[in-house]
Amino acid sequence: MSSSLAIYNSLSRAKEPFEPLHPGIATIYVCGPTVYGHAHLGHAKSYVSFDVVVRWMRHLGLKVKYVQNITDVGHLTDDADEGEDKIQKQARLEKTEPMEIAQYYTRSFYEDMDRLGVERPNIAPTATGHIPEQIALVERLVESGHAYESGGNVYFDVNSFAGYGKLSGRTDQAALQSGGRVAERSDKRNPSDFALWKKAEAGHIMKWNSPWGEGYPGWHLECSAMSMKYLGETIDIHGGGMENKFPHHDCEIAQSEAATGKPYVRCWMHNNMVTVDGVKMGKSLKNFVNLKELFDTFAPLVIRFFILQSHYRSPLDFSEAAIKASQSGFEKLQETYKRLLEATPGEGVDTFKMFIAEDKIVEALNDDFNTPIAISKIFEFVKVLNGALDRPQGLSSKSIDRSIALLETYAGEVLGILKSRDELLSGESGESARTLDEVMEVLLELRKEARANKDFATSDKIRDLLLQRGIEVKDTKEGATWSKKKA
RNA sequence: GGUGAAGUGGCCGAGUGGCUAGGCAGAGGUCUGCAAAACCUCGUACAGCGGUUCGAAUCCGCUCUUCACCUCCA
Repeated sequence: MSSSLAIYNSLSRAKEPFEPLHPGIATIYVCGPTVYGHAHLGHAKSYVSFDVVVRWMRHLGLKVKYVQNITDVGHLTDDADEGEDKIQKQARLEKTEPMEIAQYYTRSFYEDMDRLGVERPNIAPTATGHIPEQIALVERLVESGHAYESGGNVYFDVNSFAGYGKLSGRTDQAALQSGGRVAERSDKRNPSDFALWKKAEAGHIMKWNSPWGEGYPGWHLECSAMSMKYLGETIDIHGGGMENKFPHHDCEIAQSEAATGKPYVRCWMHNNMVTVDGVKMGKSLKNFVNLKELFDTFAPLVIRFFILQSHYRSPLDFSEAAIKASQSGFEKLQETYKRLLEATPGEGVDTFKMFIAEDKIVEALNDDFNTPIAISKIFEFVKVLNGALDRPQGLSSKSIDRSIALLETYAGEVLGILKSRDELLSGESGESARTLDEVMEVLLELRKEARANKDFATSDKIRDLLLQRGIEVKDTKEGATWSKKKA
């Protein structure tokens, strides 16, 4: 039968069979957003990718515990130790409180993710809600000699942890300093040491009491503390963007493993970037595509489909032309699904290769979540289905059912790129939709009569006028159908 | 300077020793009053130069180019 799930582990730089630490249960932590602005396409790529990871594992029968944090402590805008708290800065710009900024953009984030069909994590902890846990972790590191206080700041002593930099390959600290842009700090023992706790400067709003005075946690700390709290000291998978390998994830490893003496993460997964004209899309570069704006032009599911047509470890280049191409493909898939749902069972024997299609999809997803291959196999299947549906003998009722089930399982439940039956069949619900249905019925009846009388001028006029209003009429063997076209 | 990743047909985007990726766009055809959709057919693709091999887009070496990270970032 099909091979089992293998995942590319960034730490070992190889694909490895996935075996959860506790049989049947997978623990996953994914770095969440810092909530000081609306989500952009880059966030979408990351969370859609991990959504498929979670959905696939659940499909395989694993119980998945999925934690994704919300970073609502503003870390700094600038150098490692300079600059302003990002959330505080945004609050100043919007003339409000940091808390309001964090909550406003948290809601905005989930709104966008919901529209993309991204399932909510089981636990979505906030950094500000876990200050005691973070302080406790710092204390543990100070007690064990891996961290030291210096003027109200607490730093992790990089020299006390042998494997520092093993994830990113940046193990030579001397080399790192020579060409790096990290400014030297006088109160650090080593330039590579990173802050676990930072003293609050005057005017800093988000701050808490700690054994080292008023301050706030370092930006690598929350993930370690919350991951350990909810998933245990060793977790199966930690995911995030590639740009976070260093320093963020390397620091997480160092502070976690130094504290517990256990492996922190068994498999690291890193998704690649969205680029615009070949350059990374990022908040700081100001070239990002806001999801809410993008949704005005393209349906969220089209964006999801566009994202999943490339592999999570490959960069994805954004362009309107590319998304439009995806949109056409996406609509084709929905059309075939709709045809199946509306098909009248025929005599056609189900000779088409459904099981082969299924095996290949399973194989692709088991191979490090290869969604583009899975989608390509779905399209091969779509072609077979359309061909069969075109033939007079059609498909047997058993074939129709099995085909629908296959699409709903893989395109729907796992990849999340299938419109719902309701949306597809009725377009919209409610009274106005019913009225529209009735009006359309009348129009199509009139047009049918005109065509029967060979009055093509009238029939074409009806079709053209409807098309101008975004309603497309198609003549099929079974009669005319209509559908609303997206912009 | 250091650490990684990558260069595939008009565009997007998989693959990674021999066997069709797929989508979009384009050409021709079938069907249709015409459209649309669908289906069929059509592409001298793998940055360049060497090497290994019976055989390389796929492995090795060199060259060129691009990107990411080394500062917050999904």
